[in-house]
Amino acid sequence: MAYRRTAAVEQRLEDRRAAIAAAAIALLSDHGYRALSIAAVAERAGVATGTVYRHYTDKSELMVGIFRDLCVREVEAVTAASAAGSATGRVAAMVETFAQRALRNPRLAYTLLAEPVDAALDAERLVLRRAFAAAFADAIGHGIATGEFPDQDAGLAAAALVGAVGEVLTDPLHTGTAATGTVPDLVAFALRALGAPQ
Amino acid sequence: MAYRRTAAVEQRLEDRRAAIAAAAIALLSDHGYRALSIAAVAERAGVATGTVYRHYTDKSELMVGIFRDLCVREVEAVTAASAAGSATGRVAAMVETFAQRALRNPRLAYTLLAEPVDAALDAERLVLRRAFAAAFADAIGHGIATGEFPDQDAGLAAAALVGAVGEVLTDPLHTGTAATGTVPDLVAFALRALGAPQ
DNA sequence: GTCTATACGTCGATAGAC
DNA sequence: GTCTATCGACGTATAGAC
Repeated sequence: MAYRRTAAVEQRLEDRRAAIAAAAIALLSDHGYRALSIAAVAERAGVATGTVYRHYTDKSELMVGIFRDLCVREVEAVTAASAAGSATGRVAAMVETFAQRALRNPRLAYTLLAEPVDAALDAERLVLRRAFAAAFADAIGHGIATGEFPDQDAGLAAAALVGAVGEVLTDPLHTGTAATGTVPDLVAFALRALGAPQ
Repeated sequence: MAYRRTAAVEQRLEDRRAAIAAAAIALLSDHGYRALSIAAVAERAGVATGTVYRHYTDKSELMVGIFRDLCVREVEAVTAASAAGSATGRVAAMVETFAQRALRNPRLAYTLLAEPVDAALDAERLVLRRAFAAAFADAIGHGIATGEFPDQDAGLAAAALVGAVGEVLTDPLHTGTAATGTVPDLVAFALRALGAPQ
């Protein structure tokens, strides 16, 4: 009989992969991308270096894999924040949610958002930004439909907000500390830009 | 007597370097980063491939060198656009200038602005963004001082505008065509965000 | 410009699952 | 018995120090 993986083995494989990803995330959270060596990941995950390559073809794919895993959560959190309420409230909640979650783990967020890594991650970031923009476009379109926001190109405004939020957070995430006014100011900027009533 | 480069030789070297850079820019303008092979650059510049490496240590440095050269011009153009007039007019002129210049050569602008290339270029982009943000912060600070804009964190607003403009242009630059309303809409977004009077 | 240290990715051997 | 995931030392490239 040909070899086939049992459920137990499948589970172990998954666990190992998760352990490797978790180790990598911990390293990124502590010291950013420069700390992400395969040797360090392997040691922290309790496996040999060669094992890492059984789960990820190379370091770049490991980084992209982590990015995808983590960003799915972020998109979900932001989408959840935009579920109900006035359009103004939704957009405010989205910006606030994104910013506060990022600032809670600044080093990791900086690596995901802006740290120079490689072209593969850059490409993935472009995809992520479109996902966030789609979520914003929904909320903005809602606001236009209800007359809360003046008529405008929702797609353009959404992209602009994604860019604005990312760029404003880049520096605070990099240094590790944001001024107390950063998040409310950012929200105010976004709402003014959309023409929301005061 | 030790060897020393004469002025004539020095000039020839500079010319060669300029020719190589020009060839690289032409390739990027035509087909983006994927067309930037050292062999293609050398052929177009009329030099041997080895000669390219006498002026740039590797492809990454060539790309960064081009980026710096071109971006100096862009920062100058945007700064010049902000030289005089009302703060509203200055900011509008800056956004318009940047966007229109980019859209005039979309493929090249996309490569400079957002195309996945490598970490070295990413790092350079971060520097460039700060330069643009500084220019915007000047104009915004001016507007706050004259009472044209409501009181706000000029640095935050400047970063937000840089992010917004870059993100909004990314897609049109990538596809090669912008809707006719893109630039005016972007300007309107920026002025609303700053709280400029209608 | 050289030299050393660091780190990526590979490979043959091994242990264990089927 | 066959096949596979794991190990960990090694070759090689590269980057930073002197």
